[in-house]
Amino acid sequence: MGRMDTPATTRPTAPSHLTIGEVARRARVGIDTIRYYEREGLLPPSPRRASGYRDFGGDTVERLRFIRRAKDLGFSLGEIRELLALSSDRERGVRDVKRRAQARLAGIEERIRELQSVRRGLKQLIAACPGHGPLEHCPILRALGGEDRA
Amino acid sequence: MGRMDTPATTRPTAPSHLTIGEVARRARVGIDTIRYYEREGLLPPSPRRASGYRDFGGDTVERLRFIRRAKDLGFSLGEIRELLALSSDRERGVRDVKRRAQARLAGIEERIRELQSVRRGLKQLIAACPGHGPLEHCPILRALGGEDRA
DNA sequence: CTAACCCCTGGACCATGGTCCAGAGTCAAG
DNA sequence: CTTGACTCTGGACCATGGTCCAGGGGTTAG
Repeated sequence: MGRMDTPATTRPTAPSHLTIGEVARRARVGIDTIRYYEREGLLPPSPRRASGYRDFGGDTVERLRFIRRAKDLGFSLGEIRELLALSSDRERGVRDVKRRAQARLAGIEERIRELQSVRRGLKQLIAACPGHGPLEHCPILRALGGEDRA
Repeated sequence: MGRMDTPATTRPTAPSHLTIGEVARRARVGIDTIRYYEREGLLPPSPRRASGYRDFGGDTVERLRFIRRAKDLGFSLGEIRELLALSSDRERGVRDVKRRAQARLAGIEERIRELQSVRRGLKQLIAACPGHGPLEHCPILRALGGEDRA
């Protein structure tokens, strides 16, 4: 049965009875990864068929895609779990969800600032490096090897 | 994050017989980390005293600082091992070091762009979220794929 | 009914980058 | 000489993010 590809043009229409393998193909992750995410609390424990097989709904595919995208962007699974937790926190409500999203935003902005600082430093070093000549004159090596000046 | 500037003027004289503990304190890394780096080939096997104690020269301290700073710039230990090899390669050293620094810079800039994209999306969601009312109307939750069926 | 799949669990294993520990030897001060 | 701080080794352990395997059972087409 060569259903390797989801049509992609048509609406996924979330069929509500998928096996773990079908979910894995649709979300483009490994089967073991799905079970791992379940263990780690990134996916809720799925309902089971009489056989013990996991019985997923199409929303799981969405959730896995979200996880994959977030992971590609450098979020840790812990961070992703937190992002996902925003969507199941009926107790504390929208207000808390918004507050936590803002906290996450602040974290992202902090990380951006750090990386920008690194980028500035690296850019300067590269600009100052002639790309040839004696090692002693390479500003990159000198910066890395220099004394601490805290 | 490490400083980028090079003093280059002072060479506060590396004492040439340091124990691993003295090196660790000077380089601000753990003793175990030094032994780990030696095992991993980031430090050459140190000479030993008659007792078996490692006997470091002050250059090791500089090398460790180099490693720490490169790590701060996002180089992996594997990449750092290569950088260290280049830094003692008179033929290709400077040119390759510059190239690798440029590659690292490109990686950092890529990550910055990704995070900025995330930030934009998250900002929009936060702006659109009223901060109260039913969860179903929260744009943040809707964007994340919403419901949890447990 | 029998293949050929699929799925289940628990646990081992991988890389990365360390950190810690036990048991034994070394070194310097008092 | 004793004490306490230091060092040695090999190996266990940690977190992260999976991946694979054995030994079972489920399911489906021919």
